[in-house]
Amino acid sequence: MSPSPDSVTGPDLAALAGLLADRTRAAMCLALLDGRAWTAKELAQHAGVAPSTATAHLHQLVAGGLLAEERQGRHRYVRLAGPATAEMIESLASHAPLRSTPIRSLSDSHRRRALAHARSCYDHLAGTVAVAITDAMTDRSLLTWEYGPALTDAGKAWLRDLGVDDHRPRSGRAHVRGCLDWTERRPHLAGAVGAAFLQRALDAEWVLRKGSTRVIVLTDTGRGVLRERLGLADAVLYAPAD
Amino acid sequence: MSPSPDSVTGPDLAALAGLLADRTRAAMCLALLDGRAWTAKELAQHAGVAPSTATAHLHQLVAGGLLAEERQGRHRYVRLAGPATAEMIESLASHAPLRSTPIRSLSDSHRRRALAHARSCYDHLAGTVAVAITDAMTDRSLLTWEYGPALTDAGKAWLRDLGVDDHRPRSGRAHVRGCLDWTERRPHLAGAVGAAFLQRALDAEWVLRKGSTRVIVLTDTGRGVLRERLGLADAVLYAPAD
DNA sequence: TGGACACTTCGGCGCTCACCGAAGTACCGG
DNA sequence: CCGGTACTTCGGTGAGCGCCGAAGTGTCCA
Repeated sequence: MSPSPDSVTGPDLAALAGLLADRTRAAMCLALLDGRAWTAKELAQHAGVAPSTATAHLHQLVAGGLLAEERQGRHRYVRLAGPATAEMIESLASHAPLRSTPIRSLSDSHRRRALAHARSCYDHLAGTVAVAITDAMTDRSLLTWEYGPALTDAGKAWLRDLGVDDHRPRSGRAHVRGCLDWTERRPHLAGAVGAAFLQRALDAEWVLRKGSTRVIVLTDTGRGVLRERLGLADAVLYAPAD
Repeated sequence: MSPSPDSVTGPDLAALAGLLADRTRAAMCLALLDGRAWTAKELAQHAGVAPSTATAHLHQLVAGGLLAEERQGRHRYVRLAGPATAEMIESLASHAPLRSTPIRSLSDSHRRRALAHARSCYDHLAGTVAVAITDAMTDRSLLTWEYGPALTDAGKAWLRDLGVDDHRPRSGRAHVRGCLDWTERRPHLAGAVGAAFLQRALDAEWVLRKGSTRVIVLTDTGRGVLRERLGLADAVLYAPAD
């Protein structure tokens, strides 16, 4: 079993927090929240540090259990260790203050607008669109927040009708979970059900990943589905200034 | 509304994590997880630092929004800023590795056993007893984990019958929430319902706070209630080696 | 087989920050 | 009003750590 309870005094909070307490490592973890695997070089460039510095940081994060690594040839791919890790980082990020930085270019501005509109958040959808979907589901009594977020019977049937398969083996992971969005600051659908929904949306091409970023764009098919099934307005279905 | 989304790049994860990344500050926050207000001197002694050092740390935690302070005469009382803060620290702590330290004395050993058995975790109950209560509620279909933790209709009636009042105004806070216990590493009842349950247990003297610590002891009345209502065995109702 | 590339290791630099003690301020009680 | 106590402010010190560049190892490709 676990080590004798007599020999431990409690969780080593400082050690875990220390891993995320550095600008560079935090930037890496937030980047990895898109759910994909990145190479060390990509993360180094993203964080703006030398490759040797990135190596040291990645070692720490892997040793701390936050990241899993996978080596292919001369590349070292690294990804978040699992959904639990993603949810922890996400939860912490939602409580963190917002950091403002100057906009460097026009494309920078476009990218930020696109991210705020729709993006992947590890394995589910986030952004304005995700919040709108969640609100509409709540309005239509597909989702209830009375005793924590949960699907209603109508909601389960609705998802089944959409072709969303949430029948995963019991993994202790909450099927429905509110995820506080760091742009909207309002909860949206996450957990196993949120992941299944995004998977279905990608499979059916309701949405597409934009290149290798975490930006998600709606297709016309997707807009049709959201308009019909949830009554979403064009104001949220189309990204502003796109 | 919020600042223009164009001017922010994301959450300042490193700043928040940095507050908890120090042994001393982490020890203070974990101590404050008992939900009570502590004076600066108490926290300094608990963490093993000089009063002047504690002052600096508390300033940082208050400035970061994690702690709320309240001044009474020459005392500075400090407490966690709110349930959301407590849940964030708790969630982080449940993912942190366990830190082992040598046992210094016999009373030390007793204290740790008592803590593992039953303790307050901000506003709800934690420890072996809390996990046993949660398991028993699940077995009796008072609580379901199918789509995240939620009370069943039977569970709502059962709580009402016990005199637990969970009718709080909608605060966005999940009424039922799993809280991963750092000794048991298994979820137990938290959230608004968990808080209401502890409150009822204290009011009815099913449990007592042991002095000014976070240790909770069961009374004979409390043992009777848990035996009758949930069928808990004596093995969990009595603290080991007490 | 040689050159380009991804990653790693190592040494050294410099900054940040946790810590303390000493001195100062506010408050309580006799 | 005066001693004791809680807390604060202020230098000074030392350790930890994030950073880089240079040199080294393994892999891919022409």
